[in-house]
Amino acid sequence: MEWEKQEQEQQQQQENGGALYVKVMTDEQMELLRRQISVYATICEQLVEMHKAITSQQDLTGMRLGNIYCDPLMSSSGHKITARQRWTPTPMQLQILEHIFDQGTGTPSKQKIKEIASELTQHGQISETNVYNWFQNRRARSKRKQLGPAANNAESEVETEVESPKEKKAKSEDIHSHENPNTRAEDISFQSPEISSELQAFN
Amino acid sequence: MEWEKQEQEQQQQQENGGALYVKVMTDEQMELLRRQISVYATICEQLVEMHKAITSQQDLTGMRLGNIYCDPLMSSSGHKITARQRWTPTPMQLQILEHIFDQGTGTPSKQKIKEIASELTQHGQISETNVYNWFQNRRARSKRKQLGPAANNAESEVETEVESPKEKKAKSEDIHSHENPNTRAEDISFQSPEISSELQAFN
DNA sequence: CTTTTATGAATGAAGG
DNA sequence: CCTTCATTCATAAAAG
Repeated sequence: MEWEKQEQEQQQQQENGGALYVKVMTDEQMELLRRQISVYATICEQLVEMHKAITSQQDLTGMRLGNIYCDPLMSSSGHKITARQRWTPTPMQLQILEHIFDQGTGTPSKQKIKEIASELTQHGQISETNVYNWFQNRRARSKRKQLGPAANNAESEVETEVESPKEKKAKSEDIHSHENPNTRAEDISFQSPEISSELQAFN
Repeated sequence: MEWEKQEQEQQQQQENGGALYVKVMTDEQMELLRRQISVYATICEQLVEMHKAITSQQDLTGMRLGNIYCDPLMSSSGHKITARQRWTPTPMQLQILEHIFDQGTGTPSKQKIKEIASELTQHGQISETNVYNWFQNRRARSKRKQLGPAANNAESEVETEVESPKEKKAKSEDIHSHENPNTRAEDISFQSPEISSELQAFN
């Protein structure tokens, strides 16, 4: 993750009564974000430690810790059992898929799919077809994205140029031109192999 | 965890008018960030669940671990840090689009789109994708509108989504779904005081 | 300001 | 593989 590699792609949007609709972060927001993530990281680490501590004191034989769906609340009214008819990858599955996709192995062979699918089952409901479709779509879309990056929106209404210091974002109209053709998003992954492996162990 | 340690030295020097010290992120980076956070949330969730599972089988000897629970609000993707941008057609554009749509030419072919887009550019910011999406949505919705009023009863449990927005549910053995209660908060913070307090105990 | 609605965009799945 | 459709998500705009 290198924020330093800025892309001046952002179009400057006007401020709307105080709400800024750009991907511009102030130091404060940045700090907040960093702290938030830091909190997550800390929690994860501590939970892992905790887990270690606990398991080292007892024997886990027989314990079955499968996928637990965390949806504590929100299930108040019983009715409306509208089951979803469409698969939605869990963040975990997404990450793994994304990772595999980035391996450049552009050929999701039949056999490979089977493997991937079975592995992902540990992180939630999934079928081979889902995996297959995912790769198909993923490729098709990443491809189209390259060809038709296009200048996206920014719509103006009757706006009274509210001057805000943040409003000055330079829209370098120069030669920076297009986006890096191959912005192969570096996959997101745990920076801590420890946690990563811990999680594996759980499942 | 390395990521969050990242120094924020990348102060963005803005050329226009004055130097602005903000962080600018591309959509790509933004999305990455969201996913990263989402992954953390998932990990926390699972770890917490694990902890529950473990402690429920043993008597909390020594370790005093209360019932930590993961706030569902944190468990989904799409954490909003900065609003996402969105194109909004100008009245003029809308009128033209609407007109074209009415021509009955329900086929907004690739080439056609290009033409339309370039023409509409004269009336405001717009991209081919915008045009494409507009037609897609327009058709889909005009279609749904017809079927909506007609089929009024029986088991078509579809469109009655007037229930509490947070109310969602999925059958246990069904497709795993990930709901996403909307968080209006601009800052992401741990919504569960329980976790933070628990963490205190560890330190 | 908060809630609701309308609609632009994202994406899983189906067809060719 | 590519295109198209259906459904869902998120947010700008509108309503309260």
